[in-house]
Amino acid sequence: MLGVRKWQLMKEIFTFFGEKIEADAQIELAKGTSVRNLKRGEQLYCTGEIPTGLHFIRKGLIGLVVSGPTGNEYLIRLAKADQYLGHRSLFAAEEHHATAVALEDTEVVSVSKAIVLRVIETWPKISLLLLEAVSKELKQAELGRVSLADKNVTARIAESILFLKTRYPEHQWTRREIAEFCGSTTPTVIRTLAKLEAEGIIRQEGRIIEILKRATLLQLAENL
Amino acid sequence: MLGVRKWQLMKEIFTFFGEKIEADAQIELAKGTSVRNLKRGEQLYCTGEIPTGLHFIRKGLIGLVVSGPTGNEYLIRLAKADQYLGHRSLFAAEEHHATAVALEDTEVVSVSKAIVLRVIETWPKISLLLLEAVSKELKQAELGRVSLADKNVTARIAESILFLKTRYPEHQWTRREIAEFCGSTTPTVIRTLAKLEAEGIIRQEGRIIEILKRATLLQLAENL
DNA sequence: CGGAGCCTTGAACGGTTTCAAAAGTAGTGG
DNA sequence: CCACTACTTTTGAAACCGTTCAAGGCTCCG
Repeated sequence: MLGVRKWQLMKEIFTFFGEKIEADAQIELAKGTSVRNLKRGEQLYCTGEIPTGLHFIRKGLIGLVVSGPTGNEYLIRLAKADQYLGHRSLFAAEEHHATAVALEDTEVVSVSKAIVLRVIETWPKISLLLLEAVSKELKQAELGRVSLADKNVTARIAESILFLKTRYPEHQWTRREIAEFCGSTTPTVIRTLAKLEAEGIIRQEGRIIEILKRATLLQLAENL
Repeated sequence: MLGVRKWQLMKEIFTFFGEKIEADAQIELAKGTSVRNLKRGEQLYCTGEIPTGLHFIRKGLIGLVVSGPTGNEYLIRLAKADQYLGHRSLFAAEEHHATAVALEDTEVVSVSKAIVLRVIETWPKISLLLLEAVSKELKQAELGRVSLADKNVTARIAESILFLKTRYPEHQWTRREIAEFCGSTTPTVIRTLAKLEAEGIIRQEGRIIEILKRATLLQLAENL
């Protein structure tokens, strides 16, 4: 349902841009918008930078990465095609608290802050949709914290592969990415996946992970 | 700075209510608002309930509690006087994902959803302030997750008592509350506090905790 | 074909939790 | 005002889960 609303938001904003672009006649893109192509590993923005606007993902997948004091890195949020990024820092009027890295080759449309604000002024209802989106992200983050504190690694990894493969099925999730997503380490993820495979819950074919018993995995994820 | 903005928001909303109440003449409170007094331990709302509106804290302290699958409880967010609660679920149009418990005797003004929406309609700018507030809460939750994953207990406890005693200095924080806030256990918090006291960084007088070397504590919190 | 990045495995270590039991503290009602 | 009850604090010892470090093999891509 979040997806539907976001789609509406996207549509409205891009309708607006469509009008703007037509008015500007020959200009390829409206002033204040730009398109970037990122290869896997390239970053869209960096921790500490001041947000310049909003970023819409057209194609691909971007992860928000934070590196903790010990140097370990953590995937705290994801954005795929038709989702946006950079809104938190923009609306909080703060520096970016994470680095946005492309997990696949990705195409991004960036919209300047000025235009975003103008769009919101034109359709005030949009801010309620944004509020809804951020509120849902807040829930996910807060419950994620509880998972991290209360569940053992197996449960967290089960939870993670269910979430990641359901919500971002096209992406080839690496063990490292799974580890960074669930707050663990690569060796532990590998061992756990091996255990799950031995129990017939998943199947591994090289880097590919296939879920065989979704229900059992879900139970593992919810329980201890 | 969040505080200032929130204050503005509160002021605007209550100004609105003030007008409303006067118009209603003899009615003690406008339709759709109510006042409740909660004793320590009483709950304002419960996980799974459908949000009825927004709650403003007039006096006291409320904690959002989630209990994980193992039965342990976690303090995921706090709201003191002049702050509000219930906004996340309200704007996400979801059930409450946590239970709101009074940590002290607390006085709460609750405003119905209908009135909140009318207020926002009247002053669309308010939704930008709300967006800012939720965005900052999102940052806190996401970075909190990284802390939990990357820092050892000592660092997290140092971080917690700095945060809690700075932001909510009037409250008598129990070891249990500190444990639930930083994702640890009561015995561990006690041992860690004892260690910090032995190192002369804090002083304990019964249940009272006094920070002696703020800088050292900060260093402990930031480092490993 | 070469190199970077990812996967895999082993063994050892260490930090936290867990459980339990006792002492302290606060708040309640007779 | 005291006694009772419930909650919080405190401490010990044992167990365990997951990390860490290191080294070798694999895979994909240029």
